[in-house]
Amino acid sequence: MSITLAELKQKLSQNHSKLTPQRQMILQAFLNHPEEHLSAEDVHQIVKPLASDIGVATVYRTLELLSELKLLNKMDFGDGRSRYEIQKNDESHCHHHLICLSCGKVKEFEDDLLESLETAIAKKSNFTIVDHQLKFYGYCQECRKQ
Amino acid sequence: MSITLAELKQKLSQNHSKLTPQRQMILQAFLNHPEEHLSAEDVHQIVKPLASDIGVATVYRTLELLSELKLLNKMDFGDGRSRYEIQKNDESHCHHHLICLSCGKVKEFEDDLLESLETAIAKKSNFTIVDHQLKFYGYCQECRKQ
DNA sequence: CTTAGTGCAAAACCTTTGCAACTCT
DNA sequence: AGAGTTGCAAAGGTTTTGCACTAAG
Repeated sequence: MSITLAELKQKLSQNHSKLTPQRQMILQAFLNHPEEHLSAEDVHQIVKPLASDIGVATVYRTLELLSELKLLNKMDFGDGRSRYEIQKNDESHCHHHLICLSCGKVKEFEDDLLESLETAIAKKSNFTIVDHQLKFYGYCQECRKQ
Repeated sequence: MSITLAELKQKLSQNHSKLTPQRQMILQAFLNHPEEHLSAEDVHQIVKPLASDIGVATVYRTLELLSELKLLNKMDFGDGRSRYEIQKNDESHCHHHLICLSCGKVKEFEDDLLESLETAIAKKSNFTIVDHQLKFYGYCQECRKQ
């Protein structure tokens, strides 16, 4: 279910943006690292061996762009840098994040129970909700053993 | 239900920390600005007129300390700086944040429906959950009118 | 050929840290 | 007195920006 090159190109041109090798490579980095939450620096490290002179600025600009195009999700786990994950298009139900306070690992959790809560809250608060983010902090199984 | 000076002093001394005028003033800033989510710079601006030579470093160190003592909650609304809110001690049920994507305003929302979701997720995922954070992004009533 | 994108280095931010002077307890 | 705190300035880390050059449509 990965996004195809044609789809990427189309999304970009809708935005008056061009398909460059750098952008392709950066998106590919996420496809090659599923379930990970890459920072700009992570992405830069992954991509540098393939294009040694790619600049950090390009990475930042591309991450911003792909987030605007909803191909990536920008998120924050409180470690002082933004992290990104690929936006799966079959996202009929959403996923949340379980963050281990000891080792920092981030685990994904699938769920659709939040939907009803969201509509209830939207109604009560007079807010038009378009997105949400739910994070749980705690201790993972491995860390608890120690 | 505000925290008293004696309570603050006690909490501090439990932590081998001292009660200084700076710390008092910073906590007071939050008591004077309920329902707001102040950044370090906000706090510095509030406090500077009262103690012109208070340094930013002290503000940062105090915010960190008060968060450790659970008197403040540190949070992130994606605007590139940490924000803090006072931790009410009658927090039997939790509150979430509705963030307007247009004007940036943050509205609080009381709720306890998440409790059951949390225990369900903890069980399924084998994670010991100690805290959570739920944010909704959307458009507030005022911005929708425009 | 026109418009957009890139790399580089500098700058802009927010936050942390080292240190000498100071102040609570 | 002694441990902890402060202010300052410098340093750290992440992200943004200006600009000349290059490449995509």
